[in-house]
Amino acid sequence: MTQNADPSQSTTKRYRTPDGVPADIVMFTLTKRERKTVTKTLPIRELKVMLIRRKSWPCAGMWALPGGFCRESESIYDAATRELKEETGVDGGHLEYLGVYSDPGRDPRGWIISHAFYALVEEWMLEHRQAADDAEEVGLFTVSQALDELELAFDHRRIILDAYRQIQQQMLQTTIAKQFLPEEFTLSELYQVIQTVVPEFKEPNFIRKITSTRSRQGILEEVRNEDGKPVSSNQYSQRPAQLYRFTDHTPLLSMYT
Amino acid sequence: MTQNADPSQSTTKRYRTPDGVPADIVMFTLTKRERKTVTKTLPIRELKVMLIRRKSWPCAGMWALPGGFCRESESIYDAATRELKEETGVDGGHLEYLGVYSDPGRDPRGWIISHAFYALVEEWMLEHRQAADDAEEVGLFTVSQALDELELAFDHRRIILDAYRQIQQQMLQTTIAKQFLPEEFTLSELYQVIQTVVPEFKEPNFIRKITSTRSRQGILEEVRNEDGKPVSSNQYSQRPAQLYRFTDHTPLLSMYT
DNA sequence: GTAATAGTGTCTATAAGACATTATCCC
DNA sequence: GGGATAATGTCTTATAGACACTATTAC
Repeated sequence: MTQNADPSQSTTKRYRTPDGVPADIVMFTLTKRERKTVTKTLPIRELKVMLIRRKSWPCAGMWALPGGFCRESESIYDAATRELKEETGVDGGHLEYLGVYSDPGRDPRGWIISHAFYALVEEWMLEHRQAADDAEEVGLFTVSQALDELELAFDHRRIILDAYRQIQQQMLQTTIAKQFLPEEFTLSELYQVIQTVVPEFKEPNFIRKITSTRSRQGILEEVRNEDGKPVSSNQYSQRPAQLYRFTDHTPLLSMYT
Repeated sequence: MTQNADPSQSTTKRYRTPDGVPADIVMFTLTKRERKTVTKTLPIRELKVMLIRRKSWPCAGMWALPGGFCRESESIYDAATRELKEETGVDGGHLEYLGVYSDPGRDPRGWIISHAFYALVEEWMLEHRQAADDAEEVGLFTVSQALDELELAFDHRRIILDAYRQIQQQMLQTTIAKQFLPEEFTLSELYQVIQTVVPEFKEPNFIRKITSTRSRQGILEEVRNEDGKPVSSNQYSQRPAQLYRFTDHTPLLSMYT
């Protein structure tokens, strides 16, 4: 079949058309819990995903990704943006397309083709949800909890798994780490964020590599005040640490060079 | 709106549903043209994309990506696989998902949400198309021709541009180069293929880097015969060159290490 | 002072980058 | 032998990787 086929004839039931095209969002957040130690230290961070317990058929009682159906007047991305806004009550948060989930029978309601997104939001943005719609149960789970311990609706386990892999890859190959950090941060914080999302990541000489290898120079820049003096912070350590921020530059990686 | 909304009620016209969900394929091929020189040399390679000239409304006369509508009994990926098979007459060819294109009004026929794929096929696979359906005009264009010189249907220019960027990135970060090469190949061939797809790629010491840096050791392996002797080929050069093949290993790249 | 984390010194092995040189074939 | 491409030698500089060491703060 080629695209010359005319689906406007679907009104005459010549073709079956989908029953709905939702956008589902894997909402990640990096929780930050202060440690109650005698001395200054980095908080404990954990990667979590927000899920909603379904109340009605289908998959009643199971945990599912927040989502909503796309309207004719908007693109799928618009729908996801709108949904994210409705869930968090604020604009903002990093939203990215993940993929399409269209296996026949994936949704007992009919021919439902779902578009998955993942969002990186701040923890406080999720509190709105709990207040706004207290009729629905909302949960924040670690990724391994979600994947291994919960009963998930539809093919949402697969989606969460795909999103997790995607975010891990992006954490290493792009600068999305900035979504989980304040504008200015220390290198220990950055390292901790990377390790929280990608536990396998180990780099003993992290500070030195970032600061003194030319090929990585462009990624970060030192924060300086008006006088050009380096700015540091002792929020998380006894000895103050230099603050950095991301530049706009993302290097193009290659396995051949 | 949350996913509790029930789209099965769309039969009662409570919700508008899409009029069709096609899969469109950006079919890339790397053409290979022998040079008529006195001495052995690499062929001229060019990255091309296959397009079809539309005969009927909408966008009649314009060039468009091959594609077809998805059926209820198959996933989008299935539909693309089927379409690729119909276009080329053979199974095979690398097929990968690119993204969803859903801007309102992108297709005058109605609410049509298109899913773009890109395929890497061999040149001979495209000849079938010309023979099979000679009623439709088929064209092979370089990417810059397609982007700059042709009048393209729908949002297909955007799709081709996205696919081009994607394939360039993948050429450097994955081993898709193998899709454009025979099982066994020389390093000059590999280098040429990379450069054809990513003209900016320059690496004077390419051979040495591949063969003598530990971090890249895993990507390729030397071809050896039964006796363990290295196998070389003089197909494209006077002095025979060592043959290589890709291993299953694709390194995980990181901008921080 | 001590504890704690930030950051540097130092040394070795490996890799990058730029050329020059040699090797192996075709003609 | 001459021409062409493959592959290695060589030299300089940069980076990786491992640890020991110094620096700056809190308490």
